[in-house]
Amino acid sequence: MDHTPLAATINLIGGKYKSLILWKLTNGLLRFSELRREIPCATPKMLTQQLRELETDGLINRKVYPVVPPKVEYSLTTLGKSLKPVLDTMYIWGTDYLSNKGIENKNTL
Amino acid sequence: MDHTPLAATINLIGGKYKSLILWKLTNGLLRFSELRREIPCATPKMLTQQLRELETDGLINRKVYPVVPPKVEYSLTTLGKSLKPVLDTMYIWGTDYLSNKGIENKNTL
DNA sequence: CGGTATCCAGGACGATACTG
DNA sequence: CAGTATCGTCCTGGATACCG
Repeated sequence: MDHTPLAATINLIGGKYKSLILWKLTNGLLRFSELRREIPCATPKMLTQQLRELETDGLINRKVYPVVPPKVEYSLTTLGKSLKPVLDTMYIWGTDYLSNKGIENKNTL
Repeated sequence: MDHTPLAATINLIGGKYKSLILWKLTNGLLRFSELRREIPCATPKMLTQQLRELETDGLINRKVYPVVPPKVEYSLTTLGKSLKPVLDTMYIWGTDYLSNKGIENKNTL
């Protein structure tokens, strides 16, 4: 079984904050400052970098409003939206994983 | 929507070769040299490192046979097997993504 | 066969300061 | 507000050689 498709997917969403950004944007568009608040652990530099890569890969749109103060909105492209099943599956697995870890801890008490 | 479960999943399978290793092991156990052949771009060092991390995280088993020449078999744990839906979804999305990229290229000809 | 040990280059990443 | 610029550090990861 060729693993190229798997590698391709990981290359697109495997970045440090990429899946988180995509996840936040599934609820609709967000401004830069809103993303910062949603993902506080990412510095502005990192956030910008990851956003640019997602944009280059065609997963998100970046819309700049030429106003003062500046306003930039990020949203999912059609391709980005198509990732929802992937993110959902990961989210569900992660939820199960974390809750089972909790049970294990309980058993050791 | 809290993104912790998503981050947890990415932390476990987001490593450079981790999803590929897990994917290869879904078909059954493999020896170290077989994994090397399946994933040639990974150096022995990297492969060892990723395998160790997967083992530490409880996703794979490492069974050592005390024979000469040495023999080590890697296989999925129950937890590792439970990742199959995640890997499958990523694989399917990656397949679609790559085939659509091909169509785009055709349109530009 | 299944790794380790060592070295090293380059990139990831954070902290801080600054700007249109 | 939405970044960019600069600096410096840590870590990733490749190359190579070696080992039980």
